[in-house]
Order: sequence, then structure tokens, then C-alpha cells
Amino acid sequence: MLDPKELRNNCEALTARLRRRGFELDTAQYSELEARRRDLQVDTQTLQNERNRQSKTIGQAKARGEPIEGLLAEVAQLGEQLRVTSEVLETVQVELHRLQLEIPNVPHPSVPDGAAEADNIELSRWGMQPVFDFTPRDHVELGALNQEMDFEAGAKLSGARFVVLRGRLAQLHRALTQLMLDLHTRDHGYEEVHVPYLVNAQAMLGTGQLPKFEADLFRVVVENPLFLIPTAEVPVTNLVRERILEADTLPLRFVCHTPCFRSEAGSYGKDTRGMIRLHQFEKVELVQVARPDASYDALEELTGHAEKVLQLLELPYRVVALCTGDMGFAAAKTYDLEVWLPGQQRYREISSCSNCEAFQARRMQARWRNPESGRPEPVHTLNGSGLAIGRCLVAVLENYQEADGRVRVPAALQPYLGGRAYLDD
RNA sequence: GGAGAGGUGGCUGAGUGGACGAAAGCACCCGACUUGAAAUCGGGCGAGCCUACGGGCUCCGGGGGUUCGAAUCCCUCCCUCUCCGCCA
Repeated sequence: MLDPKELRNNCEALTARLRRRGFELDTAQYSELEARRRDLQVDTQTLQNERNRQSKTIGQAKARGEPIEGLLAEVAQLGEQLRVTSEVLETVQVELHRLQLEIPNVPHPSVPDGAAEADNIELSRWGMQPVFDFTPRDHVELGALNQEMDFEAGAKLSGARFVVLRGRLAQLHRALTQLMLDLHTRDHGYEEVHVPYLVNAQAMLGTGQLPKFEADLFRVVVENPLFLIPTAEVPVTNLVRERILEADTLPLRFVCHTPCFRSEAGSYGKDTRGMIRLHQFEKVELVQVARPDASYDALEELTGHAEKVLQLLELPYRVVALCTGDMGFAAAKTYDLEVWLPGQQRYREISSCSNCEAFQARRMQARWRNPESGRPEPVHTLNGSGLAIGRCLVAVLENYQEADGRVRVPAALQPYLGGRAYLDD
């Protein structure tokens, strides 16, 4: 949510900034609603004030044992008037709030302009793409060699876009998770948290999945619905919902390993092969809650923490600045990390690191006490994958493969796999 | 799942229809005393919104209702605790 005061006072400037990401705010509609809200609110509050004063008078008269019939008659039609205006006010406020919740975040000035993925800017590359003297297989072929990556079993149990991993691949998956958690907790100063995988609608509203993107979620339970988390960002960021944090506790740094569930509505026909786009995958997520004046440094830091995983695994990758049109709803600025996949001969997203500034904080009323103003003000929230585990497994398989289909174990991972040099040793 | 007790400010906790956004204590901040600290004394100290910047409105778990007036009464949902049952 954008700052309603800004929206009221600087509507034109905000609209121009939103246009950069392809969002057209209906300013006429918004300002009209806003004006009606203000008038109705003033009217309602005036009536409430009147009612409160008269009620007080009645109470005092009663206490003195004086008759109150006359006073009651005076108040008689006040209640009805108040009921009518406050009802109208309520509907206007609901409508206004609905509009506010559907406006995406404003891009940071440093975000490159663009309409889609093709307009993203590559910032840097790390590592050497491996050279093979054979045609590299993709992860699906590699996984099939030992029958340890089983999409048919996934389909039998659950449907398309599910996978079963067995044996060495299941272990590799676990080892990657462990490596990431150890790195972020030991070297990067994150507190590990374990959180629910089912959350209520309010949590989803806080981080921005609701109300606009319900189609992307799996919903369970009909009355008091719960939703399967699409990312740990949701429960972890919501840890600070409706809290006022003291300045000296910031930044908060959380790392969290969870499964992620995405309905992938609208992605039919995209990445249907392999483990790139599944309904269920696992991720180690980094979340920071920062002072506003420190959040962009925190974004660089957090992105660096995610990069470190790829560096440890010696996987070639590049850093991309998402353009305005490719960023997520809640993000003010996003860096994607894209890992090189020899099987596809291209870079694929493996991490997305965003500064949401105060966008989520305002929705969830996450604040800090600013010592300079002495007042509670919204914090800035950041999140990033550190990393997506399934895609990381894909990257290890494809980058570390040999001609006979065997897969070497990256040195950093060997301690987690019994010191094996090859996956199938 | 069954029975009971509860949900009030950062924390503890009083308040069962009228001057209550809310006693008291703790914590915290400012000041006095002190060489300094502690103790003591005095004062301050919730959040959100609107504003003609004088003020005003809302919030006592969420929602709804009764009433001129609700923290207080009624309905409903959620959550917590105790006991019983079941269970990893």
C-alpha cells in the first residue's frame, strides 16, 4: 500500500511513477472517492461529537435527578442521521481501501524502465560457464539415468508439475538446504525461524498476495480459509505485523526453509519440462526488516548473501536488475540472480531479492519507533531467495555432469554428502 | 472432540451502563536532590485518523446488535489457559 497522504497530496507525481511500471491509476476516480470520504468523515465526526455531548448532558441530568424526556427528544433524530452518514462513509471507505490495496508499489528511481523480462539489465556475471566435450544433458535426462527424478510418480500422486526425488537426489536436495541454512545462520547473521505453511487471509494481505492474486494461491478450508504459502516471505515478514519495533533491534534478519506452493495459474505451457516450475518446491528465504534509511544498503547486503551460495557451489550466474515492468507487485526494486543451465544453454532465475520499502509494512502496520521523530513509522521490508532449492539442484546436476552422466559433487557440498566426490559414489 | 475460565496500554492488572482512552504498580523519558550513582520527590509517558490547527473522531481480541450513551449487556467468530478424551 502506498502512503494515503502521499496519494492525496502528490497524486500526479505518484501516478507518473506508477506509469513507469505500466500501471495506470485512475486519478479522477481516486480523487473523487477521496474527496467524498473526507466530506463524509467530517460530517460523521461532527454528528458523533454532537451525540457524545448530548449523551453526556443526559447522564449529568440523570445524576442530578432531573427529567430527561426533553433531552431524549432532542437526540431522537440525531441517531438516524448518524446511522445514514456513517453507513455511506463505510461503503466509501471500503471502496477506497480496496483501490489502495490494488495499487502496486512505486519503483525506485534507479530501476530501469521497461515492459517485460527482455528489458531487464544485466549488471554482472560471476564464474565460468563449463565447457563440455559432449552435448550436455538437461536435468530431466540426468535424473532419469538413475531413475531418481520421477515425474510420472509425481503425476500419479498429485498431477502435473509435481516430482518425486529418490535416493541420491533426495539427499542432494537435503544437503543443499543444509548448506544454505548453515551459511546464512553462521556467516551472515540470520536467525533461523520455523513457521506455519498455512496462513490466514490477513497475512496474505500483509505481504500483498491478496486481494489481487488469489488465483496464484492454493486455498484450503472453506470457512475461515487458510492458504498454502507461496513463499516463506509471507509468514516470516508477517512476524512483525502490528508491531512497533525499537530502533536498536533493527535490522531483523530471518532465514527460513519452507516448501512453497503455487498454483501457477496463467503459466500453462511455460516450463512444462522438468523441475523449473512446480506446484510445490522448497526454498531457503532471507527476510530483513530494516530502518528506512538503511534499506537499500540492506538490499545490496541481502543480494550478496544469496550470491554467496552460488559462489560456494561454484555455479556461474549473473545479476540482473529487473525493469519496472517485470517487478513483482510489492517490490520497489528487485535484483534477480540467474544461474547458468548448460542443459538449456541459458541463465534461469534462481533468486529474487527485493526491497519492498514501506509497501508491506503499511499493509501490515509494521512500524519502528524513529528516535528522531519519537513516533512510530513504517519499517522497510526486504526478502530474497537464498536460494530456490529445486532449481539449485537442477543447476548442480547440469553444471557438474560428465560425459557418462555421472555428476560430481561441488566441494562445498561434499561434507554434507559423506565426503563423496561423485553423487553416486 | 467434551467441560470450565479468560482475552483491557510495552508488561502486571483494576474497572459489570454515564466525567473511562481507561485506576494502581512496573518499565521508560524529563527535572530536582547528589561529586556521580542508587534511593527519594515532582512531572511526563498508547495507537490510528480528520482538521477551519481551536480542536474533534475512533480503538479495551474480531465482527454484529441493544441503548440517548457500551470496556461494561446480548449474539457470533477467533485466540489463550486448566481438566478430560484422542493423537505424532
